[in-house]
Amino acid sequence: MGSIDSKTEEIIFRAARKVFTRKGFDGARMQEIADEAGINKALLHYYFRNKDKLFDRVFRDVVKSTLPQLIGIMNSDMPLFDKIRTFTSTYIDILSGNPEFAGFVFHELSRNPYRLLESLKESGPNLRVLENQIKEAALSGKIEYIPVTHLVVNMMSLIALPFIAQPVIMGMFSMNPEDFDAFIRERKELVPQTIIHSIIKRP
Amino acid sequence: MGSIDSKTEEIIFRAARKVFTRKGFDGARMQEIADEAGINKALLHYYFRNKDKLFDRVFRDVVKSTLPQLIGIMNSDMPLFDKIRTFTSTYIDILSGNPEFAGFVFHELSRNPYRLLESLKESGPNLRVLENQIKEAALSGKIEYIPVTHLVVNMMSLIALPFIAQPVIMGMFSMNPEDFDAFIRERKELVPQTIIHSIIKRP
DNA sequence: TGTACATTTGACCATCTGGTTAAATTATTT
DNA sequence: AAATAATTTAACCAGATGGTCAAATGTACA
Repeated sequence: MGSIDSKTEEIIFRAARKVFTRKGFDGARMQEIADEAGINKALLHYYFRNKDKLFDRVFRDVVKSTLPQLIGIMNSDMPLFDKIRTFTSTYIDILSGNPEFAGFVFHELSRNPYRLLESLKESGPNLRVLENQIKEAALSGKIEYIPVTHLVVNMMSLIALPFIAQPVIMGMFSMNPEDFDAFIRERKELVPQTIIHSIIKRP
Repeated sequence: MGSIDSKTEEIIFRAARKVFTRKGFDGARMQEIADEAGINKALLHYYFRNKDKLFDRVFRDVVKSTLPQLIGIMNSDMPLFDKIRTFTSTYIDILSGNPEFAGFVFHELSRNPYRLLESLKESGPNLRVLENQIKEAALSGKIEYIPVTHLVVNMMSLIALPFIAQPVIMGMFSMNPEDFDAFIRERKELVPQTIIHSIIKRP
């Protein structure tokens, strides 16, 4: 139950994820998903009752394929700076492989915030670990204190926005796709550096 | 030509901007815009020929009401750190007044990147000024060198993403709308601080 | 006042879109 | 091989949606 067993079902699901993440719920057409999967439109409704149900499955799948990894890193007992580096690197890798994910998730959550509760709480984020690390590092004089909220949002921002703003960035800086890839690769070094420099205590 | 003269036309246009920025092109309904404007649906087509044309006007209007301000600051002869502070403050103020703008622009540009050329090049961004300031400050040992691209993207990211991710942030940190407003207000101080700390040369 | 012109509306149309159904095809079981 | 169940399809439907049009209303002006 809930899982994907048949071959056809998986083909359809992959097609749906592709179309939904690219075009969003409103922009996606059931016919387009059927075409992408190379099957009849009625077969969509045979396997997934309707557009909403299919979309829900896709949305959950996207969240479940990314959030747990990131939360795992956040809740680990890694030292603070390592955590920042690993989080960045992992998140950028995920989004490099699926550049539409960030825009998709944020856009759909604005369109329909109720989904947040289910999908986020399933993966249960827990910020105490990180919060304690910050407090400890601040007390011991290693870093300037910063609220967890802002630290997490800063990391999310520096990592995710470039993917959401890809066309803007490419236009603004006259980049071609290869330039953009290189730009993102540079950020795997630059983002943790930026974050750490912004909080590290200067002598 | 291109401007809005009649009273009705402006009412319709405002309604369109409201609906389009909230729901996006695909999610917006001409009927909903008509209702929002309190007029007949046929009147939409009397003033603005069709959905595409109306959307185009709205999109241009949104870009034109924000980009030039920000580009003006970027191209001014303000000292680098003041520029960072002013840019952040102005951009956050704009988005506080129109929280949907960021998500709207980025989402629609991914959906239809060709529009970027027209709308961006109309406002003609010019990064030489900022680029020279960075080089100068780096040479004089005030800051660590950073490519303009990354500096600009870092600022855009730290400022814009929180608005795009509002529901995620509110959910993740159990914020209500007032909490979120306060959080954003905090960022007017924190973002320039983050940026400056990340590049300033330590002794 | 009457006439030309702009504005506004209700009714209507063609097409798109999500969804259904009954029949056909294929696989499974006995 | 016959019967039963699962999978797939073509054809179809109802409602939504962008868009049109002729008539009605309002406005300016001779």
